[in-house]
Amino acid sequence: MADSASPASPQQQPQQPPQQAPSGPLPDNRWVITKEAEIFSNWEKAGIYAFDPGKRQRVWTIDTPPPYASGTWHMGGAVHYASIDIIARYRRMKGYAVNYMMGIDRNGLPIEVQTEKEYKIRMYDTDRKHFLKLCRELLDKYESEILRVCKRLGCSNNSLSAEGVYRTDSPEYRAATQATFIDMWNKGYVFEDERPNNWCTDCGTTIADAEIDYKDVPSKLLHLKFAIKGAGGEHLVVATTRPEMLFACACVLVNPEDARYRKYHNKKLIVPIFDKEVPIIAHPEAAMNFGSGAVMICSYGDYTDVRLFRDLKLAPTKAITPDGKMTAAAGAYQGLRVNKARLQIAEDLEKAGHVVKIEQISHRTPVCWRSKTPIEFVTMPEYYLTQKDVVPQLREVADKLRFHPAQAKQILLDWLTSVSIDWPISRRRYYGTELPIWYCDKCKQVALPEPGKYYQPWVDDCPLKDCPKCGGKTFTGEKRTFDTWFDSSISELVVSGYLHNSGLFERSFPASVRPQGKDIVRTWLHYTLLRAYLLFKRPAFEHVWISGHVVDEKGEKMSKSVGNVVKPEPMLDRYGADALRLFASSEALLGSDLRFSEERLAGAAKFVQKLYNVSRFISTFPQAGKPKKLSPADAWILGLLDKVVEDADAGYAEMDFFVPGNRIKNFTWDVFASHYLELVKGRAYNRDGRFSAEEQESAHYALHQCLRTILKLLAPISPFVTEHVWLALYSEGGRSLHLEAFPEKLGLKADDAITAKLAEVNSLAWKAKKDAAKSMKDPLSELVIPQELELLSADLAAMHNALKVRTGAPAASI
RNA sequence: GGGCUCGUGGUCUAGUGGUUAUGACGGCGCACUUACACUGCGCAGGCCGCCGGUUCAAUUCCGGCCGAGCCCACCA
Repeated sequence: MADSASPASPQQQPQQPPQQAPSGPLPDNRWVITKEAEIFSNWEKAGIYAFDPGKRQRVWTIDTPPPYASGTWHMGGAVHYASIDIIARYRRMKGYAVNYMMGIDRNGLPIEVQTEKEYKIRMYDTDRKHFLKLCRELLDKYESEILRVCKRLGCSNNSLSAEGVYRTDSPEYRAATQATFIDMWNKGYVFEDERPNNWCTDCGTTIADAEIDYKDVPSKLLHLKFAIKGAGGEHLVVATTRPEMLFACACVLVNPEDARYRKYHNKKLIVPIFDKEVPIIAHPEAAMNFGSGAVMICSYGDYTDVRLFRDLKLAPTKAITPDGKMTAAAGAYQGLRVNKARLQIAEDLEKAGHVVKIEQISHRTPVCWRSKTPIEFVTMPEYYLTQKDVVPQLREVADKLRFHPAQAKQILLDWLTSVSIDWPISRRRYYGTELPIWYCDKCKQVALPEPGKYYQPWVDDCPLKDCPKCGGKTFTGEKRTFDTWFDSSISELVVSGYLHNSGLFERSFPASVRPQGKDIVRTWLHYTLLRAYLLFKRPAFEHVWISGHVVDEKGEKMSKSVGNVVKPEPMLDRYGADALRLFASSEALLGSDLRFSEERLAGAAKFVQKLYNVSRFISTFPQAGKPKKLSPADAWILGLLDKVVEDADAGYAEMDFFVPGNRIKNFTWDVFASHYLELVKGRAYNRDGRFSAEEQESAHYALHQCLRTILKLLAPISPFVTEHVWLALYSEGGRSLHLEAFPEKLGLKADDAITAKLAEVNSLAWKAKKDAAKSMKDPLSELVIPQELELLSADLAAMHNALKVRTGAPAASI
């Protein structure tokens, strides 16, 4: 019984506690982090987070980003997933059936690159089946490390066991990817074309615009003399950073307004070294103030070249092979790698006297975001998904989404503005979902299987017996795979039950929320919206939650080369998941970068400990039902608590945890613990019997009511310590705190004036004793309190051991 | 060049059209006050980036400038 251990005197036996509850006081005098793992494994055993949509319950579907399993997490990953978990826990307490799958992204370039590095092999020199096996082993290793951190963080996914996690490379997932492809093919959104594309010579594949990064590269801008045909010795100067492209030059542009060159319009130039004739064309693309004002257009040196070849209907010359070497058209330079050829030809041009001047410039160069190799523009047949034509519709979709924070929408709109080509979705790689396509050997027609199964055309026989077009009996399977984003951009469909649970799918699509980092708006978010639009003409989700990055203490990006990377596990071991999650919530507004600071994390851990101590103190008092009349101090603190409930609820609903994190922390520490607990101690103990039994019970009720509410409010952010205290003090039959409803307000007034005055009076009293070198226990001869605190005078007298209390201008006398 | 965010004590940060502008960390000085030294109290420290405007009143609203960070575009 609580009472036997309670210092309360026997005549103040409380009424029956409101529920059958286990009783305090808490036995341990401090909170130890190792309890977290124990609590998590109890949750796992009891399966309390299992997703069970029931019949009527509203479903809240979280489209958790599947992290890529090609490495271990730094602090950013841990904070990101802990924050998403807060969304899940809050919604569960709000009465939703929360569908919160964990996913692992396992397809595509990153793991292939990692596998090549790990085993020191080249993918193209390795047997495909063997290579896939090596990839899979590595993926399994990274995946298990990521899932271990998730558990350590307290993530309440449906299940983190092997069965509860979806993987983008599983046969089921890949079947879904292929089914959407077949569907979109049938709807006419997929086509094959031979277009100049971003080509990574290192990865040996086409890549999408979204997979391009830019890097500033110092380069030489060569000013070259081109002889003008039939103009005696006259020449025109053309500036270029890519002289190795000279032989693929199709024309030279000058600005129509450029007076210097007006007389040369429609004349011909002789390309140096290659003696090829090209026209001079007046075109506004040529900037008068850059270089010489004359620019050569080659197939293909950059994006402008690609566009102009198309616009001006020029005949391209293939300049570069898929492995990054010069083609036969380069004559003497054939077979040289691009960089080598550039140096060589620059030297030759100088020797031959074609170079007028060399400028050193910094050139922003597009590079492959995985291998960082400068990309080339190579023409290859690839499959494309329509995207350019639906940009206006995607803007409308963006308008229907609710962004958190609202300004994150602009990132998406900016990207939509720059979408200029359709999405090339085929990749010449191994570890990815295969394009489910066979070609009839006889008529070469594309044959697609029925959607629903996972197909591997490079090993499987074509499921069709006859070619639908010509009746041919034999087929050849496609060898290419999809862009990784083609898999991950249907995650919201897969978690909503697409293809395997149509009842659930009806209820949960569009998904409730897409949480993700701001860096993958142009890829994951954009592509997901595109896919959902093409397939269903609907937005993929209701809310989009965009988080910032975790940066180091100085605000700089964490990177291996700088050496400022912080790993989550040592921090979790030192400070615990509760502290890390509180830190993540209360340090930065949603959407802003979070500065990681171990010192501040330690501060969060102190709060967790403080909360435990507060709980331990309160646990020494018996639980009491609501008294007929609340004492004024109790009405005051419960009124403030109401406001905290309201603010925290609003913050959680907006998915901005900065608000609840700080409000709960500040209330608990700075008001509840510092002032209320001190104020109410005398009445709660009532050693000298100066308070009535009802007044004492009111204190007991308020203490426990505050603690119960604080525990519930903080449960989504710090699920472990709150659960521990809850189970020890308040749980009915061992029922988890995380199955409780989010707290409701009691309907009391929040009187901030009392708070401010109380802090002032307390400070005065403490300072008076301190100045007089008295102990805090020593009496005050008189305490003068403002009118606002008159109702608290008995509590204040007990708190400060004041012999006399009167109202007036606040003062404290020894 | 376009967009977004932001300039507040040494550092980081909250907030507000109106008396002495939050809090944390750090510094200094006290205190074992019956939950807590992973504590409590106190002190020092700020022309709230700069210049204008609106207003009786601006750190807050508006405009400009300077500076920082991120995203997008980009020139051969």
